[in-house]
Amino acid sequence: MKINIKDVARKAGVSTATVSRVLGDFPGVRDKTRKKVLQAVSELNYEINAVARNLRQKKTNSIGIIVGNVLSQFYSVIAKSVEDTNNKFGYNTILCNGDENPEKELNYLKVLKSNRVDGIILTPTGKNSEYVQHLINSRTKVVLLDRLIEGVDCDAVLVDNANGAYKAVKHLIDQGYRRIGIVNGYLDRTTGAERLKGYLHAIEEAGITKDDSLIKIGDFKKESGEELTKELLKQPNRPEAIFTTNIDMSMGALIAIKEMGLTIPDDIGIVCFDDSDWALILEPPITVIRQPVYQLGSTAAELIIKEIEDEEKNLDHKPTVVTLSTELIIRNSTKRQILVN
Amino acid sequence: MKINIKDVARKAGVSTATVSRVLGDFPGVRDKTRKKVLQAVSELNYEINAVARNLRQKKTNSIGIIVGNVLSQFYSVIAKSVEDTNNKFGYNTILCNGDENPEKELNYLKVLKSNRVDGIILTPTGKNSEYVQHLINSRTKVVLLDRLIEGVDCDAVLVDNANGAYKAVKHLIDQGYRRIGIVNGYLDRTTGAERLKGYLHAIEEAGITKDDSLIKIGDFKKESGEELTKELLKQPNRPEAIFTTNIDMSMGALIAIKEMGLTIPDDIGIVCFDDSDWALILEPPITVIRQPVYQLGSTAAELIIKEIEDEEKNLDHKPTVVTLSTELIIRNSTKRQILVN
DNA sequence: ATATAAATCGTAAACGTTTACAATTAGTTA
DNA sequence: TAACTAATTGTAAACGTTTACGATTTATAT
Repeated sequence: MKINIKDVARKAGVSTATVSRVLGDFPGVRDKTRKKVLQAVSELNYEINAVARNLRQKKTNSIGIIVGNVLSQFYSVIAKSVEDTNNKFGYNTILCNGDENPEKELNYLKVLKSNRVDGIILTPTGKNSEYVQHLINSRTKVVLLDRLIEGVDCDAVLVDNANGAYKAVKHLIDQGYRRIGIVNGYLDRTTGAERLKGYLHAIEEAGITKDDSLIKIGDFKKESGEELTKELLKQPNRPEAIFTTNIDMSMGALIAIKEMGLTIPDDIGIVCFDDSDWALILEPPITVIRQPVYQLGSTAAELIIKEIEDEEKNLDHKPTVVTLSTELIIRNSTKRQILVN
Repeated sequence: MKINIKDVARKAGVSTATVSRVLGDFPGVRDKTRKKVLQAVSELNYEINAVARNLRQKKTNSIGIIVGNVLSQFYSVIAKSVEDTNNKFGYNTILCNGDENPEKELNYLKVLKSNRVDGIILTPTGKNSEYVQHLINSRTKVVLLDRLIEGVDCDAVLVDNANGAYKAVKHLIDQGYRRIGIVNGYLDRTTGAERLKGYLHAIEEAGITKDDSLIKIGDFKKESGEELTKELLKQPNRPEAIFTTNIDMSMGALIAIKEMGLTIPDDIGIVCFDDSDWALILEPPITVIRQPVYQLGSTAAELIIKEIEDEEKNLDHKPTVVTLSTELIIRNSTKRQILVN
């Protein structure tokens, strides 16, 4: 029924080895025989079985990526850029949705390992450090994306989170806002921790005393952004401005502000981590810290492909950490009309 | 170096067949030996090689999905729901970004086939009907998502595009708008064609004469939405309202409207195909046709898994087409203040 | 034409599982 | 205990490639 390399070999009057050589573009086969083989391939409509090839070659030409939440715009850009880059270098992409859930993440790590992907790009929850270490020990290529894992030494692509957050909050302060709230995500992700650090740095530097009631910690998702913003804004001495630390929480915050009937930037100023199209068409447009999201993904992909190909060439590869910088984009959501002295 | 089933068998003092039986949860192995095997597995940190298993079993437990544009919110929800559903039934997901590009699509179809995925979910460009037919003939399971391919008879999950578009435009007419523009995507995708059909149906029914200068055709992407909307709104006798036919073009249109300094809904009414979070927080909020996007993906995944498992049970499967319905959600972007008589 | 080197090709083992079938062991009955 | 059945286990082939190695053919030099 299904035709394989033997059928092709028979039809072309050569051995399977020769067919394989033609298919794999190996040298050392005469032009005439190459033509015969290709002829047979096309006549039989032969399509190579990549599974068998993968088994024999101990290489799958595919790269797995586990993202935090595929619904988030941030991660869909990541997915796109990783996929673009992999594609460019001839690798397939297996996308997994870790859902910010350590168990799902662990499961996917095992599945990817079992499927012998050539490398794994991971935005870690941080809870599976043992297994990630095990992966690295067993020579699976790993690149961490967006976050680090404590105690695990491997390639990573990050963003200067602390500095980005600092710039955001500093900007608010420069605009005259004093009581500034933060709507943040998990502190056990380095992103959450670093962004909080940047926030604290900025307010301390300005001589503003830290107020714990202005610091809200959620899970980086929209619903939690909405809820925490409401908590923040319903308290008696509510903040004059807020800093939201990722795109999904930002959306939640904006929903909350709208529902409560507050106006930006006079009732409440806002600056968001992550830029987006809608930040631009809102009235007023939203001031943001823009991350180089696409570049984050493409760099991760390039890094892992480098790791893979270094290994093939028996070069040794020392873990490199790339940190990309962020950009403050000032729009009107932080442009207070009535300045406080 | 790398341990395999033989190592486990040796350690446990049984044959590889027995180990395989334990790993695959097959019946007919005594509890005592099962324990011995599991013990060896855990002591050796053995992880099965799925590639070898896939080769032998002629089954990969993975499903490929090729989407039109992974950057679009629409497709990222699709990706999420397909992945959720596959996961629930024990299948892996291989996500490919066809990019609305027939060549990339064809390439991915071949890669997926070569990798012997158990099934393929495809949002087709429509240009590769021959190869899709070839896939079906060679017993690859295929489910079309969002769009059909002419002349190809297979499972599909769709939305009532014509009716949705009709409802959108009818609503505009009911609100008193008469000159209504449409910013549409490819007409050779059934989505584009059907949405145009719904538009035409509504205006004809209302006795409005069709005006070709109000009908703009692009590529379903943001940039083209922006450009076409500008064309539409810059012409002398510009439309009073527009209907944009997918989420990305809608975003483009809103950018254009904002840039031109027009106000919604008085200068220009707008209704968009696809709902989103930002449609709700804009001022005014945007009237939309909501598609059951998550359900679209999950239904497709269920369908393909059914196909796969029907085949395993030697049941024969006749192609089914599921059509889901849309919902008109009225907000203020179509609420004209000054009614026309 | 012969000897030698280089290019091309074929044979068969290997990749790590699963599974048909045979062999063994355990359990049951007379 | 013997004979038979059922349950459990083992042996070896198979899945479809690639690749080390050896065999053959071709090209080159003498």
